[in-house]
Amino acid sequence: MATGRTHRPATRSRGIPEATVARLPLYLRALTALSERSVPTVSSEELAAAAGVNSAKLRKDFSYLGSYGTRGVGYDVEYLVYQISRELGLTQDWPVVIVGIGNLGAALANYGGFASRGFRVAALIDADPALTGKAVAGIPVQHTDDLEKIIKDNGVSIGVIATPAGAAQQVCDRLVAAGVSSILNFAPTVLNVPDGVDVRKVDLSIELQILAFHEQRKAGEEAMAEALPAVAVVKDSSDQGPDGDVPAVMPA
Amino acid sequence: MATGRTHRPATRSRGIPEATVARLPLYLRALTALSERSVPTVSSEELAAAAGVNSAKLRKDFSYLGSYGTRGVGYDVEYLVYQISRELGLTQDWPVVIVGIGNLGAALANYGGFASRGFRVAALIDADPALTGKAVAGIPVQHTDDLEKIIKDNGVSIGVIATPAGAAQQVCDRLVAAGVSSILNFAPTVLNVPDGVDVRKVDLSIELQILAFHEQRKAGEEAMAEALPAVAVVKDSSDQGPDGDVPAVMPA
DNA sequence: AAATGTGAACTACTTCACAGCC
DNA sequence: GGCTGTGAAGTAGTTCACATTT
Repeated sequence: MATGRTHRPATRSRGIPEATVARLPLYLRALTALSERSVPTVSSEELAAAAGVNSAKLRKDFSYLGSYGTRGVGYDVEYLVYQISRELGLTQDWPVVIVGIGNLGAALANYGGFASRGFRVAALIDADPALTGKAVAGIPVQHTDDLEKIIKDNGVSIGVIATPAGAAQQVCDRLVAAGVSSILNFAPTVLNVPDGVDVRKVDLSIELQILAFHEQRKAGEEAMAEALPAVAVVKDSSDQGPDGDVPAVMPA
Repeated sequence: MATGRTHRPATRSRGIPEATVARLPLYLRALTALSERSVPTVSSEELAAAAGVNSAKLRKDFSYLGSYGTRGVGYDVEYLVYQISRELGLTQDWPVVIVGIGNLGAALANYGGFASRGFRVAALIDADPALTGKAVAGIPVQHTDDLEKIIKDNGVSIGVIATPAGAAQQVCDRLVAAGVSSILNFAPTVLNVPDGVDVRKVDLSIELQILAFHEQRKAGEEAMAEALPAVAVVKDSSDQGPDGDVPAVMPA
């Protein structure tokens, strides 16, 4: 049920901000949960809390999609689920291949959130002949030799790379040559791709390093707080740097 | 939630922008590769190319750390590796626990980039008694019952959650209560944590959805280009496309 | 009365372009 | 001449605050 007009074209046209796009899946997840509990409507305040963002941001985000709410009431959950799904392109099914079926590849193949949301694991590919033919998550692993054929036969445009770093660029090149134009890269390496190909990367060790940075900072502040009263903490052996406040203290 | 106000801005420590912090691991990786090839110095241009960023950005990033380069020459690789490592807090060793030893948890436990860079998997924890005692990546899996003791005995401040979504918040609460203040969350759910605790999330399905959005946009543009005439081939309702004709309709 | 949608103000990040040093 | 380091300009993203609508 969706007919009628209401709002003028609103020449917003050119592009939803990238930051907004990155949050839409978050909203969608929260909305799906509400939908499962048969909640009919939700306010920006409530939904924002569920998604872990601030409500002004959420309203602004939605405003890029259109005017889908009702003042004084809120948003219709089902309707919004549909609109966001459509915006994200999840009303169609995306066949995906996973290349590199080690622990990580297997984890991805088994990942349920996959199939549930517009994605279908069309094939698993690995370079190890010993794996060829074996089933992972009920899907037979195929050999890298057949990569191009697999991509083409299945009309795959999204590829997931879960190979070791050393193989990633080569796999990437082959995927792109075969027609893949979006890549999710789990290998800890920078991928070079031609224009028109999107790459997103997920790197565990980078995430941990960012956490370590903040963790270190916290440890430093604690130490500062304790030692603040009289003397400033000496700067250890650190050298230049604009006015360092480097914590020269070990956690104990 | 949101109790003890007045913590630190959390976004700036020594005035290093969060976006810069997020790139430091990238630079570090590129520098490490250069170091292994015994390259003594590198220019901002070269290093930027290796890290996949633009060189002005890289120089600006480094300027937040201090003046570590030499005009007319470039940066000393070893020195920069050390400075960035120190800045990120990687000159110390961070014990990490992984909770939830399914496919993903196992993949993380086996992930080499871990140990190599300042992190040590101190323990693996899972709620399944059948797993208890079994070794994964050479590390025995321990039972969730002992979570608090494990955290405390090992002085763990960084935790990785790789459980199903349903268990994540509970695990998170216990980790935090036991003293963990940085969490890397792989479960597809929003975690609520008190002030002072950092959470970073990695969500496969969100990444895929973002890719799908761009993929759809690409497909739309292609279609527009080849079939400009009136009839569109898209699914039922007309949608996207630059210069929208957004079919705004009201909820039932 | 309640809650959206949005200009305007603000903040964060990026890129330019060039002075300054080697 | 080459390359860094950085103010200044430009761009993207966030938050405020309130007019508007139901």
